[in-house]
Amino acid sequence: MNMTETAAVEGGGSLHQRILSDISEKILSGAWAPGFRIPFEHELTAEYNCSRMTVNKALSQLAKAGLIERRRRSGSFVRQPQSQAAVLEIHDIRIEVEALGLAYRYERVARQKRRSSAEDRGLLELGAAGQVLALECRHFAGKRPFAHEQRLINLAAVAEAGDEEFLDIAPGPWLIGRVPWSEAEHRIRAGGADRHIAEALDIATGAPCLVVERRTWSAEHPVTQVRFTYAAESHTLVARFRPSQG
Amino acid sequence: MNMTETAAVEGGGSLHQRILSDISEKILSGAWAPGFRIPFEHELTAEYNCSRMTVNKALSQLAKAGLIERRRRSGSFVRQPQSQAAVLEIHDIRIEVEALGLAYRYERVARQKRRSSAEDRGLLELGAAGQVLALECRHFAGKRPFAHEQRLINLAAVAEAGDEEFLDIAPGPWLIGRVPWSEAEHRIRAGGADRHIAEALDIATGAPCLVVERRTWSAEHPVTQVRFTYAAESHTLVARFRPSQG
DNA sequence: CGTTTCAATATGTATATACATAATCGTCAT
DNA sequence: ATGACGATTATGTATATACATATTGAAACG
Repeated sequence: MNMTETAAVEGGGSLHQRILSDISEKILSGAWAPGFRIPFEHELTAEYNCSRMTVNKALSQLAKAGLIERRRRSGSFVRQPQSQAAVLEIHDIRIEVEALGLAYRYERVARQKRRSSAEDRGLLELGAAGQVLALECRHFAGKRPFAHEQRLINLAAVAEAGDEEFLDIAPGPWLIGRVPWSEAEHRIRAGGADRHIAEALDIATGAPCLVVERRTWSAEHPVTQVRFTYAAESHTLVARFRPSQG
Repeated sequence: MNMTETAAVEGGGSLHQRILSDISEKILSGAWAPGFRIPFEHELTAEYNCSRMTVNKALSQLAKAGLIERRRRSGSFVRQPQSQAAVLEIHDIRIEVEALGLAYRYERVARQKRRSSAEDRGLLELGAAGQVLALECRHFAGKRPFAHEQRLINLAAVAEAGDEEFLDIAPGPWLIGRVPWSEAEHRIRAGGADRHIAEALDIATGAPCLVVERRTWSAEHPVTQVRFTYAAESHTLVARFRPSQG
């Protein structure tokens, strides 16, 4: 029963969590290098003086988190440094603006219900033609334009959107809660503002802007495609990486 | 034993995985709306004709994935649409370039070992003064500059880096595998190329560029800070979101 | 010498059971 | 009414046990 020596940084109370953090600490500190075979379940069982189920729970979680790889009959091994993945939190623009301590205002610039053009279908990755709703909006921080929004909504997936004017509520918040999204894809790039955008955002033509495009699916069906163009050159997205735990 | 009716889309074989995907399907399809109380463990136990441990395993995973919230004595509830989070894969530049089908080349522009300036300490979030290594590099795709790299390495954390010239290997790949990173933070923004960058990337001054800044820690100690400036205006980062499973 | 077969082994999944813990509800006394 | 208190309940964690499955290594065989 040498389980008192390591004492674990912070396990969360339960034994399997302590085992989990003990091991991930060893891996993250480099003490157990990639490729190293970590002790067998029955060895950890002895070391922590607990049942195999408890050890198994910890190791299974480590495997799912990608820190180790488990091989039957061979044991569990520390994985190679995985492809660096980070979690990007994408907040509603209202939240972002209010986090800056500024007043938020929303404005709908244009709205058009139309039969999908070839370009629309390309943007939505839509197979067949059908009705879409095209929206153009502005989001303000204080008195200044903060972001420009161009959006397509697939009315075949969200029929009710066709009856909404979006004068008082932005399409983003409207869609959330109404449509359960099951998948989303974001593309992030830098772009120079074209004349139209520059005018809408009250910035110079060609000024560098962060552009975020998002496509959303619900149960395999395309729901909406949106392009946000942010006015402030200094606007930043933050993505964090922190392995396992959670 | 009414477990044959739903048949689950694709569970992965094991029972607890089937329960997990059955339930997440109900949530993602909207059949069980946010706030809905999903069946108690003992009810699912009866429905799937299995032990509580098996149900518990599925529900615990759903809770950790953030799809449901569990409350003692009250039951388990579908969570409100969570803060939209996406997984951003950040690849090594060599990989990115080669994925474009172009030849990759690396060049070290400058290297300076120095005592950390106040600015260095700010960038690295370093408390005390100490030696740092400042690097400037270029990454090429074919014949054209692809990205510009400005990097600081905290020599207190990675002493060996002080002896490395980084003429043939980029600091990114060098650091990976040598230093176990435990935490990273990325900041992504659009910026106009200043004269120095524009010259290095062979683009116009003021051209919009995607700028990615990364800070890395290992066991609470700052390791490195790096700023990548991408030449191609069309260069995009892709982030995907797909709830639970794994 | 090469191939097949078989036993050993570590993990994967599931069970029945037990007790701990937190939250809620009803009861009872103030 | 209001508050204290204990019973009830669902989840949280852990155990011992069992069998399935994939993989390895060695023995048996042609």
